[in-house]
Amino acid sequence: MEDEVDRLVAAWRRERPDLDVEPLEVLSRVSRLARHLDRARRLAFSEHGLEPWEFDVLTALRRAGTPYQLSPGQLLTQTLVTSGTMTNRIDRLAKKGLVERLPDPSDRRGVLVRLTDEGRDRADQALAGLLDQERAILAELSRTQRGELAGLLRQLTAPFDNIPG
Amino acid sequence: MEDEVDRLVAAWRRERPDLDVEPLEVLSRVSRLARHLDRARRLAFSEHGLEPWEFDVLTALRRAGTPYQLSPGQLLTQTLVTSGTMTNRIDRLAKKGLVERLPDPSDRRGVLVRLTDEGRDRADQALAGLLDQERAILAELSRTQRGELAGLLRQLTAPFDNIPG
DNA sequence: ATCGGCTTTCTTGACATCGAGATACCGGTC
DNA sequence: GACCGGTATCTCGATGTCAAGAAAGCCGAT
Repeated sequence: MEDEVDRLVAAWRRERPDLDVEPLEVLSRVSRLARHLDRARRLAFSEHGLEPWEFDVLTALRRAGTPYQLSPGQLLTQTLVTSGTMTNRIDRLAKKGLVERLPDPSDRRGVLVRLTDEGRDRADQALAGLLDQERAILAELSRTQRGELAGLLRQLTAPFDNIPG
Repeated sequence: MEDEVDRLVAAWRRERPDLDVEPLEVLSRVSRLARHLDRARRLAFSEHGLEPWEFDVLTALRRAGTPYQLSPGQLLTQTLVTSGTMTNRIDRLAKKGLVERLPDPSDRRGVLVRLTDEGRDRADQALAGLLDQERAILAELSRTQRGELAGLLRQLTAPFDNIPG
């Protein structure tokens, strides 16, 4: 089955036969797939009354385990947004009662963001919904193929995640 | 080498051992890698005085071949943005003199967006720079692995690209 | 001919993001 | 015990995106 990137690559080979556009076969697919996933997620979450960005923050806290709290800085590295954005997100989530801000007892510059009970429930519900949707998307591949794909992607993401990026 | 998604999945298995979080091994990596790529591209393009969104539109027109023109609707399907966004992008590119708007001779509702000579040059320069950067990122993988990865990703993107999404 | 449904593009208002700078605080050094 | 580079968070203005709907024109069926 052909996809939009096949057409894109064919077009470049026709227009710029002097260039090696092989990298696009991988990385353009990554970008486009991510964009499709964003849209699909937005739909899935709207059934639970959450925006994708809300999900990202709430689940980061949920994963941290009891007492479900992290510093804004830790949330930054997990969600790949800037500090200004995170401040704004925490404000809005706090206003909705899904998280609360606490002073960090060991560092007076610092803040801890804690999930409320309602925030935790919402995160759990939305996660279950998301996993169902993602399983459906991945049904295109066999279990073995999914493992291979995960491994190959890990090789590309690891440098970004481990070197200060 | 471990990446952030390995840590994320391990955390979920600890916090929610009742859930099957295997889908995240693939799709969270896709989303996170796309985010890293966005940042890297922004840097690469800034050397050519272009924003990523400008690159997306200009190269779509460049790929179309002489006379380098497409309708806004065709640009939508290639760039995965909404129509309001595309109108805005065309406005700004036209103001910078990189594209121009022409009436579609065969459909009076329609418009054709055409690349100017300067727009074409800028697109060509930025593309070369992008490919260099992407080649460096993909050096983590062998030629064979890149082919496998492209093939697996195609299986996931094809349904989105071919069914009305 | 004309009606109604469908496309295509643009308009509008709300909103989330970024980047740079400001502020407060930490920890080690002299 | 005062300094100083580094760190953590927040503030602010500019900007890009989205969703929904408006306006204009196309086309097939009656």
